[in-house]
Amino acid sequence: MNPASTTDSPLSQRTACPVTRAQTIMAGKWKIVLLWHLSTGTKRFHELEQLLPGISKGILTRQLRELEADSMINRRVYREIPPKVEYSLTEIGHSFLPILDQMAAWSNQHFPPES
Amino acid sequence: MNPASTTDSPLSQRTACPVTRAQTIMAGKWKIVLLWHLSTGTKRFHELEQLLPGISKGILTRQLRELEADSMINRRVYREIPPKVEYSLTEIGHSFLPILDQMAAWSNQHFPPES
DNA sequence: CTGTATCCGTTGGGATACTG
DNA sequence: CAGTATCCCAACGGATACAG
Repeated sequence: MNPASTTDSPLSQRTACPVTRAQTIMAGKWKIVLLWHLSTGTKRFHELEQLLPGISKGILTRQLRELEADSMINRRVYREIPPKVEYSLTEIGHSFLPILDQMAAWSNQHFPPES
Repeated sequence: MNPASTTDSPLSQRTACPVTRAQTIMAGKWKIVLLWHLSTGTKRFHELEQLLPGISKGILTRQLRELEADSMINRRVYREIPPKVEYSLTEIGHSFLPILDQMAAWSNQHFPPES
């Protein structure tokens, strides 16, 4: 319905600050855990839905679309009946995983789970 | 005015996921840039206010209080007239800076500022 | 100088019904 | 199966007036 922008790319949210650009990409309630699950391989829509208990279809779709717009994941559509859609990490998505690892290490060091 | 919780610590937002714990701490429109400015040394309230053009006092106060509750910054109050308050990074806050560096490097590599 | 109190508009997640 | 469309609500940032 948008006149000249069918794909609102969050990449347009580029700020001057590179850290903020990265933070914006992973902002969103389910994005980090989505990247985490996709790091182990390609997943279908309903697989992700089951891996994220409590998420609604609409939200899952939005988060996936935003990650796709940010070049973090691939969305491959098989035009079959019934439909089949597979999601996987892009190369950029994979390159982001070390950051998640470092964040996890930092959290566990300074804010241990079971203090 | 709160019955039993004058300090709402975002640390209570500890989720099972360590990455999400870290992400929650830096979530907030001005927190990253606040940490960045404090990385160069102690700053007073009005200094930070000037370094962050467009922020309102209320928001600046909230973001600083949340970072303090997350043990990322220290708040030192000098009981003088006029008042003087200094903010500085804690050790935990300092230990977070390498993550910001890695995020900046990743952003600049994959989403360069002037493509 | 360093806040607090209040209100307001926007954004984002959630729930549900419906569709190709 | 994999969405879309719609409405709702809570959380957050922002602006302003006031206070210690």
